[in-house]
Amino acid sequence: MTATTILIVDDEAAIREMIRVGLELAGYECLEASNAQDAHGIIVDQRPDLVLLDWMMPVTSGIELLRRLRRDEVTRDLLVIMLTAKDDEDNRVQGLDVGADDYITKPFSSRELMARIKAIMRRSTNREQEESIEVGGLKLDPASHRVFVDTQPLEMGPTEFKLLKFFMTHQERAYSRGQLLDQVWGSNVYVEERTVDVHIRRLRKALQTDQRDCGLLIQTVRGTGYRFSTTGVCA
Amino acid sequence: MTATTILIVDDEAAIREMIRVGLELAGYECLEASNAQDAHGIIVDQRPDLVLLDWMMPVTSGIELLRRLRRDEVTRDLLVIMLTAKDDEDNRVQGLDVGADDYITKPFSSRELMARIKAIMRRSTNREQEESIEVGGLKLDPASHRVFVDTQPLEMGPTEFKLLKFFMTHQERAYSRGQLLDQVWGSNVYVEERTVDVHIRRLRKALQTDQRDCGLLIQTVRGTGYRFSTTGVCA
DNA sequence: TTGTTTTGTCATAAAATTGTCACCAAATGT
DNA sequence: ACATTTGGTGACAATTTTATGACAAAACAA
Repeated sequence: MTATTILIVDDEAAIREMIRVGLELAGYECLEASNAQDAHGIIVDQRPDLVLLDWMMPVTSGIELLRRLRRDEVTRDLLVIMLTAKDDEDNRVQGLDVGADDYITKPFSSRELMARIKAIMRRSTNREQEESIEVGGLKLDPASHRVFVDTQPLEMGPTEFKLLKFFMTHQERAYSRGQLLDQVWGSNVYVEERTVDVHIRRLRKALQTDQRDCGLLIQTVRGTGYRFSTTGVCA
Repeated sequence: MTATTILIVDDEAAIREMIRVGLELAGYECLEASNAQDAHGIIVDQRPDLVLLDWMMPVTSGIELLRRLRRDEVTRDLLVIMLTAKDDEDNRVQGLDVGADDYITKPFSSRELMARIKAIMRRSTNREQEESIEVGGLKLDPASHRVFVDTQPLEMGPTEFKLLKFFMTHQERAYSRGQLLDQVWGSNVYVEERTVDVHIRRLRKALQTDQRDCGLLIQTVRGTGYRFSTTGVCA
C-alpha cells in the first residue's frame, strides 16, 4: 500500500506509535499543527491521501478541523480517521456525524490501525474531478464553488450545491432518497429521508432565475426518488 | 430501511438496546444462540441481511462463528458487525482480520448503530446493473426509470411501469390475471383480478403517442389474460 | 458574545396513484 | 336473435406520495 499520511497530534506516544506504523507504509509524512487553521492549510498544501486526526488537539478541537475539511471542496473527500480517547463515545459519534470515515480508540495497536487503513482505503477509490461541469444551461464550477446560468451566479446553500453537483455528474438516472443521502450527505449520518425532499425543493427554487427555470431539470420519479435530466427543459 | 437482523448475544442490556433500535427497522428478527454450531445453523436457515455478532458469546467465542460464516459458501458475504467490549482491542483487530465488516463498541448509542448499519447495508447493496430493454419500438431503461418510444419519454404510473417491464421481459406468452398479480403486484397482496384490466388499459393508453400506438402490443387473450407480442404492430 | 445562515423535521396542502364499481361493448354459446 | 360471459372504459373515493411553508436548533461569521 502506498499512502502519504499526515498526522496531527500533540500526543507524543501516539506520534511514536504512528511512526512505527508509518514504517509499514510506503512513503508517509508526519506533520504537526497546533490549530485548525494551520492544519487545514498544511493539508491543502500537501494533499495527503489520508488524515489521522487526533480529536484532542492542543488549541482547537479536531471537530473544527474536520468540519473545515468537509466544507472545503478541495479536501472534501479526504479520508479521515480520527483518534479518540477510550471512553469518549460522544465525540466518536459526533465525529462520524461530521464526516469522519472511521475512528480508532487510543491507545491502539498498529495492527488495528493497519487493518482500518486498509479497509478504508479499499472502500474509497474514486478521486474527485475538479473541472467545471456544464449541463443544460447550467455551469457548476467546483473551484469557485459556484453555479451559473448563463453568466448569472446562483445562490444556494452548501447542501444544495453538493446535491446539484451530484446530479450534474449523474444525469439521466433515478436515485432514491436513500441513495441521495448516501451520496450527498454521506453514509454515516442518519437523517430522515423526507429531508431530501426539502433540499430538492430548495435547490429547485435556487435554480429559478428571472429568465429560466432550471429547477425543472430535477424531475420527480414517483415512488422512487428523483432524476436529473435535460430531457424537456432549460436547454 | 428493511432489514432482517439476527442478533446473537447473551448480554441483556445489549438486547434491549437492539430492540429499541430494531423498532426503527422495518422488520427485524432477534435470535439467540448459545454456541457457534447452532448460530451458524440458524443463520443458514434464516438468511438474514445482517448479523450483529457479540464477540463474547456464552460458550464459544464469536470468532469461531465468524470464521465459520466466512468459510461457508452460503454465508460468505453476509454483513457482519461485531459488538466488542470497550477495551477489548485485540479481539477487535482479530475480528476485522477474520472478516468482520465493522465493529461497534459496547455500550453504543443507537444513533451510532443506525449510522453504521445504514452505511454497511448501503455499501453492500449491489446495484442491479440492469440494462435497458428494447422491444417493438419501445425502450425501457431501468436506470432512469423511464420508457421511450423513439426518443420521446412516456408518462405512466409506477404500477404501469412495473407491468410493462414484466411484459417486455416476458414476451410472446399469455399470462392470466392471477399470474400478473403475482408477478407485478407481488404474491402476498389481495386485489381484485379485474384491477389488472384497469391497469392494462392505463398502460395501453400511456403507450399511445401522437405517432404510434404501442398499446396494441398488449394483446387480449380472451378467457385467459394478456400477452405482450410484437406480432402485428408498432415495429 | 450577537446576528445571520443553514439544516433537519414537522404539519399541512397539493397532487398523483390505486383499487373498485357500474355500465357499456364485444364475443360466445344455444 | 337472445342470453350469457368476458373484456373495455370512465368515474370516484381512498390511499399514498410529494410539495411547501414554517420553525427551532445548530452552525457560522463577525
